[in-house]
Amino acid sequence: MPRFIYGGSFTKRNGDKMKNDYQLIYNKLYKHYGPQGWWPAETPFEMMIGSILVQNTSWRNVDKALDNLKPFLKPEAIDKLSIDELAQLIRPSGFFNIKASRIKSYMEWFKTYNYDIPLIKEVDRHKLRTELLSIKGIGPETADVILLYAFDIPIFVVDAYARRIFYRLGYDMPASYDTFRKQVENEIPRDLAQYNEFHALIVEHAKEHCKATPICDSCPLFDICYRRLD
DNA sequence: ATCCTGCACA
DNA sequence: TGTGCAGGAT
Repeated sequence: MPRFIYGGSFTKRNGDKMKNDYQLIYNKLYKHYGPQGWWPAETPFEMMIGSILVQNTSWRNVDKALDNLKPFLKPEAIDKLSIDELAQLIRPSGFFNIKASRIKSYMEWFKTYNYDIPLIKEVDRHKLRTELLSIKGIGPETADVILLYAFDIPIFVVDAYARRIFYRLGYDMPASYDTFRKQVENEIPRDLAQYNEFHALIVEHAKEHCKATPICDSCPLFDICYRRLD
């Protein structure tokens, strides 16, 4: 009988209690999809703006918004825009009024560091996360994605895809965002490159195979998946 | 409960 | 041309 050690676990069909194995999933995804080299943005600044635009939105729509924003993709230019002007530019991303003000509140915070990313990287990561979360419009997922892809902090991003994939694999999904995040971080060594890849691989896998209606044919995780129904 | 677009599919 | 779906934060 396998031993249940700590952190997340799940029960197999035969009743055996198994420990979650996030490292195993990572290895399999990496082997199948290869290195992803995220985040898909030209600059860290574009990445930060993109992380707000992509809230509740598919990348398709975000790309159009980002195209419109191209001439304004530096802090000073964004600051000069009124909320309404900004809203019109990012219209294709949806929720444009809300997102325009979210970008503005983010810029206010960013300005307290003089838009200086290396300076921000000096800040203790817990303090930094708390600061990001205190910005109106920045929730846990957006905060973590910024920490990871703009500030190089190894952190696990909990998104709808991660929940869906691990749920289907058969894992017990913690209700809270942070519990899930810490569970993964307890098991995967704090290596920036790996966390960077892990999130990207999860997104890729969710788009290629583990979609809303899954395509289990040739899925790289097929042999270890419960294919638990929603 | 609310905020909103673009695309897939019929 | 329409319906329906995907997608976080407050």
